[in-house]
Amino acid sequence: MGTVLAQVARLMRRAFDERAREIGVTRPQWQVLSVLLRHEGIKQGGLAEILEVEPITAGRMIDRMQDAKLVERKTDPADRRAWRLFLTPRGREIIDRLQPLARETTEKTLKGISEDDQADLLRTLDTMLENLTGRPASSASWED
Amino acid sequence: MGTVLAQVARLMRRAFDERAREIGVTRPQWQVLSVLLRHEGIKQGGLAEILEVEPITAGRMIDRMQDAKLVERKTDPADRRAWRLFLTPRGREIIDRLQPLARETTEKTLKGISEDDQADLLRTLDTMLENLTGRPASSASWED
DNA sequence: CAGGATTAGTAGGCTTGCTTACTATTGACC
DNA sequence: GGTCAATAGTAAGCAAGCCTACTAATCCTG
Repeated sequence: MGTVLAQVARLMRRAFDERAREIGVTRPQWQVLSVLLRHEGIKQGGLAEILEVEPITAGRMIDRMQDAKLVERKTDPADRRAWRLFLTPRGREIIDRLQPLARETTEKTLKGISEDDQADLLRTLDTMLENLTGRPASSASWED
Repeated sequence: MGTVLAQVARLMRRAFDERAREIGVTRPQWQVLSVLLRHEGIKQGGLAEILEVEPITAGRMIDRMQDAKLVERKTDPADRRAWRLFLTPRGREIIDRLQPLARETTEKTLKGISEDDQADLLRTLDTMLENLTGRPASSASWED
């Protein structure tokens, strides 16, 4: 069971990886761009929290994405320790091109599954989330 | 939707990671040990295929696990290019200690979900697998 | 206001995963 | 039997994730 779930997750990840690579970013970088589209000016810590990775992981990703001119760090006028993150024009252009690919890939994966079954799936997954976190699961989504 | 699924998968992965670390291995190493328990004498390529990783990834993992005295490489008498993989006594002891932790963690995750709902979940995931691979999904599991 | 605890981020070093490029061996076909 | 493609594995180099340990700044509390 855990195996099937992991497998589906891995294959979806791989499908998104392939689409992302067509555009010239990695999937994690894509996720960063998605978060920034909705939360421009966020600090690195906030980004890390949304992505559920460690701050150092987010920081290193931002290093590379800044080199690639996808995002920009600006100093926080209110806190000299912190960085505020912004999309560059290039980053904005790339996220625009990625969005239709996300929709496509999700549709392909869910083809032939009724809306009811999709809702059931989501409900069961939420229960599992609660079991794993010990907290209520919101299903709040920031991606697509 | 993809997000929730990825999140459940990630949290399960993390739960297994934690249990594995108590014992002193990583989760991917645990998976290697599980495969070897059922397929001792397998070649590296076969291991890589079961784990669905690239041969080089499996090879590097075996390097480290051999250093840690968890597995052993023996030459294949019929093919001088290939390695046959075996558990060491230490590897066997560790996989014995891991197995109950796997069962525990799976049970915790599925708590409060009826057998019917679990079956529905599995069926929907299989459909997604077929959509992603273009091939029928077997749900054949080697883990636990 | 001084001092200690908390917070934001980075440094180093590890594992796992990938792609691409390579060596060595095997096997198949003329 | 000789050549050439396929197969088994490794090397180099990158991204992303982690943990532990650190610096610098901020905040809280006396």
